[in-house]
Amino acid sequence: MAIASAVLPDCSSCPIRHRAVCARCEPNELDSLNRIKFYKTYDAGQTIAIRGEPLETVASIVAGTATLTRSIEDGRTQLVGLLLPSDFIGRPGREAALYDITAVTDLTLCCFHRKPFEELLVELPHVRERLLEMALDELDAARDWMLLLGRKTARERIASLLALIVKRSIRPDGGALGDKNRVELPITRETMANYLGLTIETVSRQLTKLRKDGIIQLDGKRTILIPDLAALMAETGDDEDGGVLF
Amino acid sequence: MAIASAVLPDCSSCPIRHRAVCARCEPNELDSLNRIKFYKTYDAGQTIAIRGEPLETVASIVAGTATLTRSIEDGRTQLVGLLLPSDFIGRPGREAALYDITAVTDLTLCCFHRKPFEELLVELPHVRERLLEMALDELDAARDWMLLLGRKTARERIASLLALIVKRSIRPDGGALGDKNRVELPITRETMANYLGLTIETVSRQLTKLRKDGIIQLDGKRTILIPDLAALMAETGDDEDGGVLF
DNA sequence: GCATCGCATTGACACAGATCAACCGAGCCG
DNA sequence: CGGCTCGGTTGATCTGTGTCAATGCGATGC
Repeated sequence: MAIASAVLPDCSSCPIRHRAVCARCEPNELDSLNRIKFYKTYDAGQTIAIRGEPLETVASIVAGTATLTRSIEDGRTQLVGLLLPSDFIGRPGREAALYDITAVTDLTLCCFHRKPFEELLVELPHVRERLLEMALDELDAARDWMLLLGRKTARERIASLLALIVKRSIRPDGGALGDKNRVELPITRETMANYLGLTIETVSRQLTKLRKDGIIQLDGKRTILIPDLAALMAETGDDEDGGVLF
Repeated sequence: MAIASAVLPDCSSCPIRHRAVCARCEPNELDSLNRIKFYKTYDAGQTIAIRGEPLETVASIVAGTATLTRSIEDGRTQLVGLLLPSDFIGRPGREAALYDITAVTDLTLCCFHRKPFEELLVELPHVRERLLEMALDELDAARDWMLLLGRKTARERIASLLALIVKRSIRPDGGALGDKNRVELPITRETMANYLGLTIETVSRQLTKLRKDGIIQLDGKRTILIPDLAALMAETGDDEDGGVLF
């Protein structure tokens, strides 16, 4: 989960070099960014931003996981984004955070002060291009999630989340991370519930039910074994093709 | 709902000139776009794109309303975006549509073939800039909607939708369109239900309940009067400040 | 060893919203 | 005019998920 050396002096050895906002940068563009960047780390559980308060930096996640949440006064909370390495935090042109941002694991960020970053953006077409691409990808993800929240049953939601986590842990360059059928949940039951628009009790019950139905096996509370990925996919409620991408 | 003359020869008199992708264009940039644009109209109910099928044009909505939907085979449908004048359809760099797009009223589009548009994009920084801005706005809207779908009650959902429509019909340059307290619903109960993640019966019942509680008045089936906007806002479940923007 | 704490599981029950079904009213057409 | 369709409303009933509460269980500290 955590990466060995937290502070990386040079972009060329950066683990997110090929996926973050700087993915398409030419060496000279990278230099410009390099000159104004700085690293920052957070402990698991720490708050990174609060809705409504000024956010003077933007950043890329280098290592760790963070969440974007929106909530109402009475305590109801909805997770609206899961931020993994290479994802971007903050929005050029916006002063205040619109969401609460929290580190769920120890976290390393590659930060820029917002103002200088915005000024630089004018000269760095590849950053803006990549930023657009990433925003559109997130928009697609958000819309898929809307289908889940608006129309799927509790069981389908759980299956969809597990399938998503499997997909994301396989992705980094085709090769699987460790055992393809073993999923380490990076989040607690409460975070899962807030992601899925359910309560922790329902999450727990549906996990047990999926276990009793033989779709998954639980090894401890945070590790899940998936004997038959196709069987899990069949429980998500999605059409199989899933639209080429991802 | 429909605009008098469908085909507008010149961008300078275009009703969405100051809000669409071309909002920030210099005259010369506008010329480039003007040279490759063409208009297209659809009747209410017509399909504009189908998920998975190639989409060879991108477009701005000039007049009318369209919806973006995602659905599962068994018929469950979720509306994931409501497209109003100035909103953009299609994604540079993506061949196939990811969502079903349908005209809900008569519709006029200002279209570009995707390939030439993408090529032009390189030379038109202001279009790309605006596109990013619009994508980020839509992302924020989608995330607000996730909170609604995941955590709000039926009554709060209805109130939120009405509030949203009021806000959007007031916005065009500060001045209200007609009576501030009169809302013409551009959509049927079924579309509302698909937007809100509810059934039409629940939508209908909650509207009646809001009427009986004096929050709204119904004038026919498609027109809603809001005697006290603050009272409606109080029913949305949102915190009052609502984050400056919009 | 035992107490404590945080997270997770399980059970009993309540309720919001879905489902199934009847009915209404406006527009349309033969 | 009568019959039909379509969108909407209303009622009766069912059910999936929330709520409230008790219990389990591993980790941590004394």
